[in-house]
Amino acid sequence: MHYAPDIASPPPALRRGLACCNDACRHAHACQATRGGAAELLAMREIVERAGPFADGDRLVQPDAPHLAAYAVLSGLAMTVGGGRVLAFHLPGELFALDATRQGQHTHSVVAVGKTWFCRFPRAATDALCEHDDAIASHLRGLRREERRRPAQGDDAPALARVASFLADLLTRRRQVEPDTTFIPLPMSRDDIGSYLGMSAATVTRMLARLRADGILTVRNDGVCIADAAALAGHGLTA
Amino acid sequence: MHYAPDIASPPPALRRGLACCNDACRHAHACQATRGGAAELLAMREIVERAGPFADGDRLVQPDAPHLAAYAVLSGLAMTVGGGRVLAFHLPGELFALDATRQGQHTHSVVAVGKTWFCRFPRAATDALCEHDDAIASHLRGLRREERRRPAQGDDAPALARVASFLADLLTRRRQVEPDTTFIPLPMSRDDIGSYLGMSAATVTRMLARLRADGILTVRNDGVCIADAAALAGHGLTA
DNA sequence: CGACTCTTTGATCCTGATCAACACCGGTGG
DNA sequence: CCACCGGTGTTGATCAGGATCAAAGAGTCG
Repeated sequence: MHYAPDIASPPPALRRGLACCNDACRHAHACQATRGGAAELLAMREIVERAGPFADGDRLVQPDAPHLAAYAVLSGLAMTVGGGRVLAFHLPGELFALDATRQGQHTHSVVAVGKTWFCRFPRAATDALCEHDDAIASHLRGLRREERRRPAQGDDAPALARVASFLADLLTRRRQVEPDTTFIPLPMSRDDIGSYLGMSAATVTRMLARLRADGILTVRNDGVCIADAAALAGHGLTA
Repeated sequence: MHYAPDIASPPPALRRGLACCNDACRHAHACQATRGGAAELLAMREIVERAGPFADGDRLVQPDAPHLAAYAVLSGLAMTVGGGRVLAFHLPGELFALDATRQGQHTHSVVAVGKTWFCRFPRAATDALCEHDDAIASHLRGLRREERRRPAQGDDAPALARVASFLADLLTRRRQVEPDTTFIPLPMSRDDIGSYLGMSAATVTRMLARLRADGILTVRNDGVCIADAAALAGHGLTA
């Protein structure tokens, strides 16, 4: 729980545009910025700036600061923090910080978890693209709606179900990028997971232990290996 | 928890329009249909039909049925039920069933609690009024927004706070009609209150007992008398 | 008056929070 | 290379809030 101790010295953008955002990128096929296959979206590649590396706890954006860009995770992990709670985790290939207040300010903090690189989409360039191209505009509108809707989480479900469906969600999202993976990296602390799920860190550990005892996963010190994804989904049922 | 056993034989509208909806009505000054003092709203009075009496458990509207009217409580109490939960209580003077699906169907059930009379605002007449008069249209739009927003309740607050703020809410709403009252009728069962607040009936009783022990209210078999409204509000704080 | 339902109250159980002890790691400095 | 250290993860013990079950009052309606 030591996030955002100070604003990190903002690392410079090292490379820009097609020089860094092209089919050679690990997530090119699945990146939320260009996903969907529509050729029009490829224009997004030309406005990208690569930003990083950020170290653990560095704050990428802070609330009330002017909204100058949206971001995608290139590698590592980021989380959105607000009101003393973790509101979302962002995996490689996922866009975030799309939303802004009516006054054009960020609504939450976003902090890096471990060493992390980002792809930066400057606001001005993005807006220009949206005016030119309806496909891009509606694509981003959809993602923004999705981001805003997230916080609606299962609230009074038992702890085991919340952890299970959290992992199932992470697995699904990771498989957008790496289809057959069974490993879910968890570089964030148990406290952060607990904050996100509304339970104590000790309970997170206990629920993982229970899933392990049920043969559903194995716990490593950098994440979990899902042995039985179907059973995992089964535990997440609210029934 | 015996609501909606069967569809009640729909009681006929006994009187219509100004013959039943005028300044002689107990809630005329506070009825949500005409509240705000704007003279334009008084046109609502001419389209009213009085409906009742309904008996305990009678279903006034049911989900997926065509949305033919909105209602206000004239006397008694109504509750909106959906998904096996009580979603809202409706006090005398309050409008409900304003919302409909895109296909023009009701979204939830509404059942009477005890002997209850309603004021019925037929959909066709209401729509006609709205086209004629922007004041009425925006007034109803506002109420509809309010109705839709309701379900956002304190969810993980302790039981005592939930009961306290529930009573504080009821008191505030009752005072719209009867400004200095300290009595809150509770004709619904403890089960229904518990369902609404997300706790067991036994816990509702226990929390009422605790508030009584603290001298905040006295419990009667038909409701509670608030002795210290300020302290009641204090218990509702999420702090 | 009697059957029934609802409320109240007590006893027990279960879930998850909290606290504390301990193991495990990744460093740092000798 | 090894001892030391602080942070994190795990695990056990205890605790509190509320659910559940059961039994005993209190109305209510026939």
